[in-house]
Amino acid sequence: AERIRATAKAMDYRTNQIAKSLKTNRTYTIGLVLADIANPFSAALARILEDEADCFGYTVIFGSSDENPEKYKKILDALVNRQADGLILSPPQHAEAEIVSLQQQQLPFVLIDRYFPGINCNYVVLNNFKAAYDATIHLLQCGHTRVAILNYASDLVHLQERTNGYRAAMQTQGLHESGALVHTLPAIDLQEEVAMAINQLLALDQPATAILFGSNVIAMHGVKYINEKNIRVPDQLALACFDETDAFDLFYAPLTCLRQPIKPMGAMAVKLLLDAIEHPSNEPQQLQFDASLIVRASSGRPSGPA
Amino acid sequence: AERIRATAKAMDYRTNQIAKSLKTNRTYTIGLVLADIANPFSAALARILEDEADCFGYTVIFGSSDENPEKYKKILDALVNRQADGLILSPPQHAEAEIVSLQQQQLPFVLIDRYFPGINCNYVVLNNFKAAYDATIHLLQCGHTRVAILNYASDLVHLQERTNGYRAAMQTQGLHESGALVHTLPAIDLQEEVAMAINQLLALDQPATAILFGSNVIAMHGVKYINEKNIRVPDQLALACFDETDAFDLFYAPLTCLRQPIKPMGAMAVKLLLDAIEHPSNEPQQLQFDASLIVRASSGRPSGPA
DNA sequence: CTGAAAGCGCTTACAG
DNA sequence: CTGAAAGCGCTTACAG
Repeated sequence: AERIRATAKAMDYRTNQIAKSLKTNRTYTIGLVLADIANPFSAALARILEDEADCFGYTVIFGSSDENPEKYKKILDALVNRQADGLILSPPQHAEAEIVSLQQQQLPFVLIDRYFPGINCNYVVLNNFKAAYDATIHLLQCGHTRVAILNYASDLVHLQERTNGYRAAMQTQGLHESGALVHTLPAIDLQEEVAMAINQLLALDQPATAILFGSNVIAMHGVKYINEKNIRVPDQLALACFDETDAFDLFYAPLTCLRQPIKPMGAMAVKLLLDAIEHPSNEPQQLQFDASLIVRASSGRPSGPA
Repeated sequence: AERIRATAKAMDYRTNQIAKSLKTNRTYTIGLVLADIANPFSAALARILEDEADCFGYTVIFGSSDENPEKYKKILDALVNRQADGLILSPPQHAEAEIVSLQQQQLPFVLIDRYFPGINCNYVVLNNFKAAYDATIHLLQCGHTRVAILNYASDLVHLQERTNGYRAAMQTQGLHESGALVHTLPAIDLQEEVAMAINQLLALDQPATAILFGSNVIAMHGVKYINEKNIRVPDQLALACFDETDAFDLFYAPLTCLRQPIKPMGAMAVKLLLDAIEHPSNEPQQLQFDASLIVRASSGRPSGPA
C-alpha cells in the first residue's frame, strides 16, 4: 500500500477532478456572468473575484452577456450544465424570470452590481442613490446650480437610482428642473448620443455648467468629445462620474469620481456565495456598499456668473 | 420511449455534463492563463477568446499569473485538474519547464502574445521587432534623432524584440547610442522607475525628444507623469507606444500607438487549439501578426533645433 | 487499518 | 430500432 502511494507520486499521478466531481457533486467552480469582461470595471471585478475564489480553492468560468437577455440565458445554461457550484451574476434588464428559475432549481447564486427589488435573493450592490446624491451635492457646493446628469435609459433599478439620487440632491437646493438637465440615453449609438446630449446642454438658454456621468463608459465618450471640442474643464463645464479608471488620469483635469469599493464587494459576493453553497437553507442576504467621492480637478468652481 | 422523451422535456431535464465528460473525456472547456485579467489588453483578449470559443461550444476558465512563475504553475495545475480540453497561455518568464511538461503530458495548448524560441509549440504572437522598428522609423521621420525607448527588463523574448527593433531602426540613421536612450525597467515599482527614466532622458546634455513606450502600462505611467510635470507633447517630447487603449484618447495629444490585431490573433489561437485537440499529432504552428502603426498627435514634429 | 464493492450519470457497443 | 449492460475514475460506506 505504501509502495503504491510512492509509485503513484513518481508516475506524476493526478486525480481526475471530473470523476471526483461526479461522485461528490462538487466542481469547485464558480460561474461568473458579466456584461462585458473587456469593460475595465468588469475586468477589475473579475480579477478580484478570481483571487477571492482562489482563496477557497475555486476556479472561475465566465461569460459576457452584452446586456442581451438571450445571450445571458445561453451563458447561464452553459455554466449550469458545466455544474458550476454557484454563480455570481451581473444580470441584464428583463432577467427576472431567469433569476426566479435559478431559485426554483435551488442553484446558489449572488447578484453583483445589479438587483431586482421584487426578488428576495443574495446581492451585493452599491448604494447608487447615495453615491449620485453625494456627487451632485459636491457639484452644487462647488457653486454650480445647473448640474446635469447623463445616464442610461434602462429598466435596471441600480441605474435609475443614480438619477433619483441626483434629483434628490437638486431638490435640496430647490432646483426642480424641467428635465432639460436630465438625459437618459438608449445606448444604441452611445458615442453619438453623448455628443448630442452635451451639445444640447451647452446650447440651453441657461447652459449646464456641470455634468455627472452615470458610468465610466458614458464618461469616456463624454470626455473624448469634450477634448475634441476644446471645452474647458472645469471652467466652462465641470465634471464628475461614476467608477474610477486609470484612463481618467490622462485627462488634463483629472476626473472627480465615485470609487466603488469593488475589493470588499467582490470578497463579500464570494463569501455569500460559499455560504449559500454550504447552507442552502440560509436566508438570502442583501448588502449595500457606499462609494467614495474622490474629488479632483474636474469639479472645480465655475468661472462665469452664477 | 416517446413518452419518456416528452416527460423529460417537461421536467426540465438537463444532462449532467460532468458525467458526460467522464465518459467522453471532453469537457468543452478551455483554460486561459494571462498575466492579469484586469489589464485592459488582457481583458480585451479574454473577451475575444471567449467569443471565439463560444462559437465552437467551448467555455473559458481563467486565471491571472501576475507574472509569477509559482502562481502560474498553480493555476495551470488547477485548470489541468479540471480537465480543460486545452489551454491558451500567456506565460511568464522562466516558464519553459512548465511548457515542456505540458508537451510531455500531451496536453493541447497554444501560447499567445509570448513564446520561447527554443520550444517548438503552437504560438500566436505579434511581430514585435517590426512593430518597434516601424514606430521608431516613424519618430525618426518626424525629424527626431534622439529617440528613446522605455521597456521592461525581462527575459521574455517578445519584449526584447521590441528593444531590438528600436535599435535596428536607430542604426538605419547611423545612430548608435551609448545606451543613455535605452531604459529597461525592472518593474518593481514601475511608476517610480518610469518617472526617473523620463527625468534622466530630459536631463541629458542632448535631451531625448521622443519616447517609444514598450507597453500600455509603461505608457500609462509615462503619460501620467508627463501630465503632472506639464511636459508639452509633442513639442517638448513626442510619444509613441505599444498597444491601444481608450485611455490614450483622453490625453490632450492622443497617442500614436501600435495596434495589435487581437481579434484575428485570438481567433487564430482558438483555431490552432481546436486543431491540436482534434489532431494531436499535427505539427505545431507558429504565427506572427503585424501591428498597425496608428499615427496621432503625440508623435508630431519636434519644435527645437534638430 | 486495509481492501473490495457499489454507485455518481452518462455513453457506447452489443444483444435482442 | 430498442433496451440492458458495462465502464469512465473517482468516493464512500462497509466488511474483513
